[in-house]
Amino acid sequence: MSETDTPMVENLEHELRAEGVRITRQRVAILSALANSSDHPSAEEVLERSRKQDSSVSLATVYRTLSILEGRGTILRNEFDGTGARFELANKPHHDHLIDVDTGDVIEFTSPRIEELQAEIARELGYDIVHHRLELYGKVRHQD
Amino acid sequence: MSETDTPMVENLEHELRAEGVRITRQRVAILSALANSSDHPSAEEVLERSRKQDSSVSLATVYRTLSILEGRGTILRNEFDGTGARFELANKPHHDHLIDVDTGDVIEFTSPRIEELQAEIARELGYDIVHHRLELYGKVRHQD
DNA sequence: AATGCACTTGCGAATTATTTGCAACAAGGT
DNA sequence: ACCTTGTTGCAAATAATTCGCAAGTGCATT
Repeated sequence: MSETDTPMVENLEHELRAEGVRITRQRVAILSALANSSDHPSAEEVLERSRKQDSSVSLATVYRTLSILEGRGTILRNEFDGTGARFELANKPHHDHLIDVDTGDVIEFTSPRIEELQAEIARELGYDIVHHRLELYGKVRHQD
Repeated sequence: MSETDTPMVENLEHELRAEGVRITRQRVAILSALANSSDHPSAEEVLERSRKQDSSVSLATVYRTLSILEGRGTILRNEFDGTGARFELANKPHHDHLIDVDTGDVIEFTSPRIEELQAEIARELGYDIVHHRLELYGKVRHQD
């Protein structure tokens, strides 16, 4: 637990440690990279950002750590159209994504109404929703 | 144009030919495989099914053909959680998918209400929707 | 029906994204 | 500080898909 950790990173460390996850230098660097990102970085980007804090981090460890974090519900894995998974911390309210197909920009949004309808549909079909993916792919209106 | 083609396959052949797409033995076999499938086969599965009609079809050709068909809007490419793209003909009404996380079964459903809400959300964010992806992952509901 | 050319194909090698085996290393309870 | 067990970096292994190239083939034209 380095004194350079932000409060958010320290919180994550405590939570994980409480669940028996060992806190290593590399994991702290990866958590920091995620905590300091407001976008949706790929594994490769998480690697780059992590290395600014700890240059010893390897891509394999990034993947292994992201996998653990995803399993614990600490982060969310998105697979938008095209290539590669993109990650984000899960410690914010649930939201879905609108992807700008021209720029790749990702906009987060929520729709309680849609969430309700999804649950209703699943119920009618005899299912309970475990999770869902809603992605809108769009272009800026009236422009080119 | 073989006399063993089903009407649906012949239609597809005509449409594609009209757009300048050459109709080869392999492409007919692939179209047939898709036309005879009511599920969502992977590229590998499309290969297997196509080979029943024309054993010379290769995986590379399956991928190349699926890519062309997707570009023409003839088929839809789905990327459900986990691995690999899964395909289906686009000549049926729009629908979304509910995936049974235990069995992998895919159930199709529609919700005009959700579609409206999506368009509305995109509009509020200043976008026009190009396409969207809505997938519900669920488990069969049961009372404990 | 024969011809020609551009498009297509099969094959294997190349890519891309991610995972894994293994020996060295380090976290954290004692 | 010690020890046990989980973790790491590296390189090699996978999995899914794409690509280069020489041989083959649609199909518009004759």
